Amino acid sequence: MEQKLADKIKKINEEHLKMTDKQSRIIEVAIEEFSQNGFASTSTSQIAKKAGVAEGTIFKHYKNKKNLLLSIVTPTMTKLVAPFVMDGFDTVFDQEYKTFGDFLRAILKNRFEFMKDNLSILKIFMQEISFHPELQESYKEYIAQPLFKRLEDTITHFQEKGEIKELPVHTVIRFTVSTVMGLLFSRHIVSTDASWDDKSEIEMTVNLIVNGLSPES
Amino acid sequence: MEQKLADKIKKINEEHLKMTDKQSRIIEVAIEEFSQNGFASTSTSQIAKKAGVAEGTIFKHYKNKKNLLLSIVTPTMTKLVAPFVMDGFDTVFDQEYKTFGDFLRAILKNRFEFMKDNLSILKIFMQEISFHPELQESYKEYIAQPLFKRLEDTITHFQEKGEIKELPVHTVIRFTVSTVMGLLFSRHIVSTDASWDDKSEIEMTVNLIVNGLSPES
Amino acid sequence: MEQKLADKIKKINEEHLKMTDKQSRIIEVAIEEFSQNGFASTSTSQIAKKAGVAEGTIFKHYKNKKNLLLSIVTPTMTKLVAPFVMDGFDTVFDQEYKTFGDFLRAILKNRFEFMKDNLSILKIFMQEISFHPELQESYKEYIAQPLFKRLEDTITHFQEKGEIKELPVHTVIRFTVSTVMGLLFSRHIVSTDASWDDKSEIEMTVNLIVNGLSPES
Amino acid sequence: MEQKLADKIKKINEEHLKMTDKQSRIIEVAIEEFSQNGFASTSTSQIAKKAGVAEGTIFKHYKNKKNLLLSIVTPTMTKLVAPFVMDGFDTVFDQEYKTFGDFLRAILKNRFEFMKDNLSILKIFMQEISFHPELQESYKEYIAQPLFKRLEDTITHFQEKGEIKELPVHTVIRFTVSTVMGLLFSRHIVSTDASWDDKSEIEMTVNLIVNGLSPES
DNA sequence: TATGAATGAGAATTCATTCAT
DNA sequence: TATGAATGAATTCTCATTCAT
Repeated sequence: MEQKLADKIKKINEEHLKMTDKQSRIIEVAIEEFSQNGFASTSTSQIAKKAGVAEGTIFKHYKNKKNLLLSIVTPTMTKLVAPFVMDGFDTVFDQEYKTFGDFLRAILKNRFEFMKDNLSILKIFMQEISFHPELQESYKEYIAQPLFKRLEDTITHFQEKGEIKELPVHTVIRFTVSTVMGLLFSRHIVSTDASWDDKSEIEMTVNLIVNGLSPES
Repeated sequence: MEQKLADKIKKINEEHLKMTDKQSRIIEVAIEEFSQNGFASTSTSQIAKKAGVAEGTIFKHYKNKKNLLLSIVTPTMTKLVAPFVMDGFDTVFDQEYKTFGDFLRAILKNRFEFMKDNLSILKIFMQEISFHPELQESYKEYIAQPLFKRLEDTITHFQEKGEIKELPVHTVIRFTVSTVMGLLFSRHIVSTDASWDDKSEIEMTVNLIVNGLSPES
Repeated sequence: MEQKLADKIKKINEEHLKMTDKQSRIIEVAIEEFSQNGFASTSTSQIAKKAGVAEGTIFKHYKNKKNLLLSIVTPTMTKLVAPFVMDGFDTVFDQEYKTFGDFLRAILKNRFEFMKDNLSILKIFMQEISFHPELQESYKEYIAQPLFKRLEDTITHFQEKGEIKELPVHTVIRFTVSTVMGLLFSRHIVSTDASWDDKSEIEMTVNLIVNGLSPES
Repeated sequence: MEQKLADKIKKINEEHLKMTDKQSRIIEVAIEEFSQNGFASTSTSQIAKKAGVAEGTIFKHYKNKKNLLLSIVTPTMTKLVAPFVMDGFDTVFDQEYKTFGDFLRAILKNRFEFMKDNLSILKIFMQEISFHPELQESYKEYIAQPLFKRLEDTITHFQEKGEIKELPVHTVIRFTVSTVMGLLFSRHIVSTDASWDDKSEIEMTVNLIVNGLSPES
């Protein structure tokens, strides 16, 4: 698994380098339009016009409209979960953490920036996943399963250490993930608000999760 | 506000009664298709065919495709938050609750069924809200604001009683709402799974929230 | 001919009396809309809505949309030329006139008001005549031919008296009719202008025609 | 003004040269159909079929049906009045004329052919002008105003020379224009008639106008 | 690699007309 | 006499995609 993913990411980066000017403008515009109007409501001609290329050019690079969508979404989603899954590539999550809170803090510190930088793509992904079996497939294989596996291991580990209540693992995961997603979501909505402070919001969120899961209650 | 909402709901019900046979078939099919394929990817001819009516009939009743969408989504969303906002109409949330947990339990008992019954419409709403300013407007006015107000009051109340940690109210709300939404969302995905038990999942979720928010930590 | 026309007009008036309230509202609105947007661009539902009747009602009274058009246009056009054609009904143009100028003045005095009162219908007629064979038929039979005949007689008469130049009759008619139509047309366009004076404009126009046709030049 | 118009006409000609084969077929057929059935009663599918192109092709070149109409009508109307307005482009009307009759004769000689060649477009223009504000605008700016200005100057000139009666200028213009339009209109209707003789009809018409306007009466 | 003319299927919407009440 | 729900054909227009240059 890890090797496969490493190859995938290598390929992604290589393809990104090969991109012509026009190609990257297409991608850039497509991200903007898809996230703003939705995939189905964005026309290829709209993209072509805004990107300053001919209609045909899009189809020279991406044989389909759907193919364009996948070319935008899958690389980013793959990169998003890479650190969770890959040994040796990024060692952040490889080490043992003393507490579950430390683990969460490490994840958030590492992935929060990435998610913020790719919010448009994340939005497209969440909007479209339920309509495209191809997305669902790669979601399951490359994101849900590895992530679930990693979290399951960690949670069980801390349950054995007595730091986390003895609830069904999926309940713990659900609680953790939805709280984190809630944080990201809020952050996205109020992003212009100057009063928002990433660090303290992350800290509070981690505490809420850890408290919620702590056995003594 | 309460009177306005009461009128709104009365009108919704009246209009529902006036519906022709064909009209309700249109609505029924539209809900199914919109939630399955998305609004933009569902054609009116598709709806007409499945509902067994002429395409023109749809437009006799709903002057737009968008109008059809709104006619589906807004009434249900209005009904969803009605108990939070209306005094005297439904007294469930009027009374004082001893603990924040009791309050959450009351809400979930009362609204969880409703949400389960209207999951398709809820899905349509969440998919489409970011693309339709009209939806955003009525969401803000009829859902977000009243709900926020109600939660804010309750949370401040329990913070004063020392039952909830002294965090910013919006952080508490975000944590609570996203945890509850996570519950609903999971429930939706694994709905076919026989092992799922609403009652105990609700109970666990309430405990996670209450623990997370409890001051002693 | 005269008897047929008299019967026609009698019938028109009778039918007008039999009209229900709704029916006359339909006619009224149809005239307004047809002249404003054109026949083809006016929908029956538009008329129904503006007239405050059900869509079906229009078709109870006029089996077709085209039938509605004809019901509006033909009676008025028939009435317009009636005085030219009918002996004994309206004697205005029966008498001998001393000069061609007197003849024109008599016509204009008599018919100018009528045309002003029915400008909308006149406009509809002129817009639609080239697209509807039925209109062309009745135009030829009831308007063009009798009018041409009457003018031909009169012009020949005054040519024999030496008052009108010896030009081809159709040239004289064309010149006369187009000048008169030009007057009506201008009057229609500047109708709001306070400076317009029907009497003097008519007088000037008659003089221009008479001068133009006078032999000494 | 003159420069602006010169640019306009240059642009018109350039755009005409750039036209695809299919594009000119579309225009050709559209002219025919619009003038025959009216703009509103001509469907784009009808045009497409007759022109042997796909319906979409029409909309690639003219984004609207109305845009197609304007693309047909405005260039021709602009060309029609060009000689009146442009100094140095066509000097026909630049010189001083000895008599008003000479002036009219020059105009008719020069423009009658053009009008005959573009009768269909002229008809479309006259049919549609009252329904399309865009047409009215460009009519006022590019046709009515310049033409009126030119005629006003000329007429005042000949009034000062004592050749034209002292009537209000607009009355003189109206009389002149409607008589000329009457000529064109008749010519259009009886165009198949072998007995029609352009030269002599024009001569008679000029005389009628000059006589009508001559002061001695 | 890039263009843009051309396509034809299909989208939303309109329309005149019918018919049961 | 009047209604208005219902129709289905037609209308304008859009779209993803192809292909010759």
